[in-house]
Amino acid sequence: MKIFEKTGKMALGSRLRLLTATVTENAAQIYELYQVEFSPKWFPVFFVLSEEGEKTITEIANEIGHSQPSVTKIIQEMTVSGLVQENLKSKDKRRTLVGLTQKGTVLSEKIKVQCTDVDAAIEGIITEATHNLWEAIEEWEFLFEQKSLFRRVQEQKKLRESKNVQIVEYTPQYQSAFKSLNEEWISTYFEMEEADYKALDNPKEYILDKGGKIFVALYNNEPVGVCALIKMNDANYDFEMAKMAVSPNAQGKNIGGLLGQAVVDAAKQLGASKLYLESNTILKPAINLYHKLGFQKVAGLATPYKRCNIQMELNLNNQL
Amino acid sequence: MKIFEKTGKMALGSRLRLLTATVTENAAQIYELYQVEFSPKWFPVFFVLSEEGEKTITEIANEIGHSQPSVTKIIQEMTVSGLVQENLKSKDKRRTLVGLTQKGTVLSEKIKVQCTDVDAAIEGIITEATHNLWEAIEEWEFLFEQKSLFRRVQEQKKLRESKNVQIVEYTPQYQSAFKSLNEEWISTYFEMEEADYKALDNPKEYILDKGGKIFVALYNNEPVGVCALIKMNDANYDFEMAKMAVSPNAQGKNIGGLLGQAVVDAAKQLGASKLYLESNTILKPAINLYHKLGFQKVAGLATPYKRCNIQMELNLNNQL
DNA sequence: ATTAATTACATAACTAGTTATGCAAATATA
DNA sequence: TATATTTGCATAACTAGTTATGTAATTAAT
Repeated sequence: MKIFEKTGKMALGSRLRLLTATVTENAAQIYELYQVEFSPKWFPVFFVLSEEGEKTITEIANEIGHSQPSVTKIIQEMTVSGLVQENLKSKDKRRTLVGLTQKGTVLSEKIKVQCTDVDAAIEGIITEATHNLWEAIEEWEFLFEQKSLFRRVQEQKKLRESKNVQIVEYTPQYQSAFKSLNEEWISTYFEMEEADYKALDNPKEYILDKGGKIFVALYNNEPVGVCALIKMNDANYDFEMAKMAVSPNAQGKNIGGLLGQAVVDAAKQLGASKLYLESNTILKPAINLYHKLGFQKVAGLATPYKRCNIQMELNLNNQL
Repeated sequence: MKIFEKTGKMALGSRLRLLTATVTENAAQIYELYQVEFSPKWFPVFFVLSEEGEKTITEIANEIGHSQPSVTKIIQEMTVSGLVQENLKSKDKRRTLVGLTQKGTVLSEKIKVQCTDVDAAIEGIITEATHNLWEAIEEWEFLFEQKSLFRRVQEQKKLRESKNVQIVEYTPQYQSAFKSLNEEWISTYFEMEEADYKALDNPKEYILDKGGKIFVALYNNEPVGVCALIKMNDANYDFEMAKMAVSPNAQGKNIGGLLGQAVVDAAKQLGASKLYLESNTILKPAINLYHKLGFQKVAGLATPYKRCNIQMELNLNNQL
């Protein structure tokens, strides 16, 4: 199919489907060639029964990776053609043990011969070809199991989108965004407190003039995230990371990560040796992000915020 | 799937189907991720229209390798969601030119972005993997086109079965087989002649005693084919290859080829330099076989057989 | 100029799977 | 011990394709 050269990998599914169709079509012809009255779709079920004897329907389904109703149907068809039979000797009356009949056992010998021919034919193709489809399928099955195609694409999306995100320093034009982005999440999960209003209404006075910094994340030049580095009056900590907020519309672009990194970098540049932050454990993605940045849990510091139930610190000297 | 290690290549179709299912499932999730109201199965059709503008349904079907009714259905669905529209400006009123709507064109831009992410994700897998599934599919598509899986298996079957065939020299126990096998095909296509009865009823007198040979092909120790090497009284030819017959039940096992080769080998061993044969052009497989053995058409020799309309010779000196 | 064959599409019926759901049997829980 | 939950299977309804077939429009043949 010439078209797949143009579509790119997006059409992997379609391409696989077409290949599957030709293989299945050929399989049907092959059974005919051996004068075996056998539907190709029976093969996995038949194989399991001939190799491992009696099994229940659910066991077979799990083993061959089909759904249970699919196996039920196949067993019904095979029963009609006299290849399998139900063996009701199980104590558990829900389960139906099925096994090959005499006729089925005889057929399995015939099919074994057919298998060797098919194997030889495909081995021939493998020798002829530079790429081993069989091995490739096995490997890709494994890779998809480890990390699904969906997650891989999701990561690519994040990566690409994070490249469109710009982190800039605060200027007064972002004052309303700084407040509204924070107000949004705070009032969703908790309620605005005195200390919030102080900082959000007067960022210059309460943050910048005291030697702190504020970073703004721009996506398509719109402010979609903010985060502040606030000077502390504490013997242990130089700065606090606070007021991080990312618009729900812009989630999944690693904006929090970029903002956090910007704050940490700024703290280092200002010569800080320890960073501090306060949060709440119900904000799992945030806690997760702080961990990624290297923050570790600490306890027992005084805080003006009701919503704070976890405190964390980042030792910048360790990090180099 | 562990089972595929046991089934061998016979389950290639099943295995492909499972992989296709997981990829398609992931594809559906990916469209959701990009908040695109789009069914994965639309992709090939949509792609063709966005790349190449207006097309008829049949054109699209051919290009993407689907059946025409499949494309009809997809176009109907896409029309409902407002992505494509029929453009009735064609003179030929049977044809329906379809093209993207404004909405479709806008969407195609979104999907292009998605394509780059999917491409990047799959390129990532390709780098990670030792076997390149994408290339493997392309290569196997090509190899199957050149020679179908069915034909490859058929050849393997022939090869295996020809190993079960034994070529032995004639002994009197095979006299009835020698006659009946020949009588079968001669009376099917022509009618038995005087010369036939002479040779078939008295093989010892008319063939063996004059310095000729007869070979019998045994399949599971049953005689299923015969062929004779008959001494000639001719200045040009030492021997004639004649009375080749293979049972219809044993066709497709290359028995004719093995018998022919045995006769040629025997002729060489007897010091013959030229072999002769007579046949009829309606027996195409036979003529084909003679060609494979190296026989070439000659003309103008006298023959006692009515059914002879082609004569061939094999120069054994040329052959080494 | 008719008639026959072909083409383009739609529709119906089938295939090989899937999910959703119902029911009886078995197991766990109060 | 009675009740709730889980399990194993069957059945129904759906999905994404297929082949077979019908109909109108066009083209080819007589």
